[in-house]
Amino acid sequence: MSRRRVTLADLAEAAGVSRTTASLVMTGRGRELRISHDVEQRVLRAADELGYRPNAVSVGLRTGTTRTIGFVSDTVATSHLAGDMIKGALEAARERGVMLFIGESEGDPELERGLLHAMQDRQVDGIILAAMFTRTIKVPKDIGPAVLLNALPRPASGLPSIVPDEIEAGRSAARVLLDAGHHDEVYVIGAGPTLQDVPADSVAAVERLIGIRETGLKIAGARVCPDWQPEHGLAATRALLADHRPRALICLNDRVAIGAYQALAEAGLSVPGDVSVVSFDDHPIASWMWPKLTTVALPHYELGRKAVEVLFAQMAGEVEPGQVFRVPMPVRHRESVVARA
Amino acid sequence: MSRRRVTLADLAEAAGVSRTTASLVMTGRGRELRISHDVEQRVLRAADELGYRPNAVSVGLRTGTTRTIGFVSDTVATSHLAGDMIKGALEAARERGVMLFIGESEGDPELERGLLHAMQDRQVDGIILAAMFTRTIKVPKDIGPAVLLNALPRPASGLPSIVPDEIEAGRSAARVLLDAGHHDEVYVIGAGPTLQDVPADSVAAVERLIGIRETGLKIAGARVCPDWQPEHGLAATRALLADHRPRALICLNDRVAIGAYQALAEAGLSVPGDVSVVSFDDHPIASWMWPKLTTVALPHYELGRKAVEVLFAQMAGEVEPGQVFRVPMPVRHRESVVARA
DNA sequence: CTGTTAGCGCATTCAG
DNA sequence: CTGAATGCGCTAACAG
Repeated sequence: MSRRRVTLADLAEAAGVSRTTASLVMTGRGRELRISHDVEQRVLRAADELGYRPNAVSVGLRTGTTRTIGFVSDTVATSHLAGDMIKGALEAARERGVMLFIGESEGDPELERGLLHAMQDRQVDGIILAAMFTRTIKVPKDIGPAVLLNALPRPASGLPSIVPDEIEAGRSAARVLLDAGHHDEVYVIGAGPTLQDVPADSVAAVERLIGIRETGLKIAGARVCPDWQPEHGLAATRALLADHRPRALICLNDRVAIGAYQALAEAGLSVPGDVSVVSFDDHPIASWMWPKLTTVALPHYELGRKAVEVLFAQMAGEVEPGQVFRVPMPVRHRESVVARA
Repeated sequence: MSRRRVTLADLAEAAGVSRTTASLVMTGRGRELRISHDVEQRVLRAADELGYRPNAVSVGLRTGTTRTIGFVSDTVATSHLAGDMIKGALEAARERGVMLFIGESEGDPELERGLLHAMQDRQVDGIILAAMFTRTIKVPKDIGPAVLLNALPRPASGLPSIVPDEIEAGRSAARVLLDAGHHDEVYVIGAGPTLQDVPADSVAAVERLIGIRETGLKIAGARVCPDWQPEHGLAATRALLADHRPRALICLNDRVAIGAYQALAEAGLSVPGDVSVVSFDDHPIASWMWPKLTTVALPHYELGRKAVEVLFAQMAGEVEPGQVFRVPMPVRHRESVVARA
């Protein structure tokens, strides 16, 4: 018994007014055009009884605006926590009565073009172009209103960017150790000691290192990992332990830290009793490890939120061309760092 | 210099034909209506040069079909791997030239209604109603073409369901142990031994238990967890080890297994040397643990894929009312099970 | 204060 | 084989 959708014409007829009047009332412009209170109530009541809801497709065609935005990312599969970016965007969108199209390009420019087109053809009001790992991207031409999420444009494109504040995160991590009284025998696992010793294309690595070094914390040494995976963290830490005796480790992300924990355990070293560990990302496992890992969180949820906020601000002309927004990375103090006398 | 979108009228003019002709050619119906090859080529060329792409909003209004489907789930935040369901749906949708709206209801029925409306107002062709943990859900009325993903309707609604085959997964887990020669001292962590001893609302728990018991594997004992979190797995396994000496553990999911690993390590027991461990879910961490965890995978990606396949099959009238599709859960053989003499 | 008219971009009868 | 006319559902000038 599912009924045909009720249209504005149905509403108008039921309320005994013209379509224009019905439209005016429904769009809330009845007041200013001084439509009689009486008529207004009649229309509102009829709308309620009939369960009238405007056909958004028609409105979109007519007004050119669809209250819909597109979210296209390269990959979400590898980094499961990145889903929180979508969640943040989703909520911010919902608060504005906007829906989200999502698409994944798998890093394939051809596919990306296709997705962008499919969205533009559906008249999205704007686009969020997201990367799952912070990096630079080439912005497609004619993309229309858009923001870059977790990415910087190269070459410059005038689009605003939202990125985690990795440099400040580096400082935060170092400060956690400094505040705990760690001044010596602090080693970095995952990259360093120079800014050249980093995994390929990792802006996170270089910015985190920069931040760490800015605090003046003395780095006793570092081990690069070709990739930030647990086994590499394990190998790097094992290698380090072969001829050094760290009192603290800064792991460049949580997966590396998993490996470090394992290597430490193998060497009979306890965390944080013998060695304090700080890390980055706040991957869900960070709070599943024993002891729970103190880490500087990637603010995925906030990033996603900010992206839609900036997108709308931009459409309202409130943002500078090329402006970049850095979202703070909060420290999650847990159990892997202990104060040294 | 971003140009106005080129419309069908522009195309027609450029090709020197009527809008009708242009439309016919572009929709591929030129052939059957015997439009001259010459004219056809002219239109096609013009379309290519102008970069003509039909305005999907207009097509949607005109035809009533938008090549868009809605994906609304309760929560994706807690279970990060569930993002793979979206990924599967996304790819299957893309293969069909369909876009996906996504929305999260946070389990709030009011919010869910709102999302559903927002999607229906945008004339989606169908809806995927997803749950992040397999469970039963009440299907909203007037939902239109829809499928249930990772959920069963209660009461019955006639909608098709896609769920993981948890019972067979239970059998698989038990068989892994049986095949490895485990016949005694096998304990279950997370639920059991009866079907009443399960975390609230967990269909996975009861179905996994059913499957395990069907194989005839002798269960020496079991420990329930109020919730499948690492700390509960840890506590349950500690309690078990206080007065039992297991040779194998079936953990009801990977997070529980993390806790079990820890408890085993504390007790000086090695995996798999002293104790074999099988689990469920194939959470990303399963392959980060040492030794790598053998587990029966939740086929999130496949579930998402299947959902859009079934949705389309259903719209084509190819599925029985209320039909339920069980997606196999594959065993990931890794390093936590060893053969017993 | 309200109704008439037009048109967003497209697909589709119906005549030539 | 092709063009003129219609309408999807809605908003917005413009009159009354």
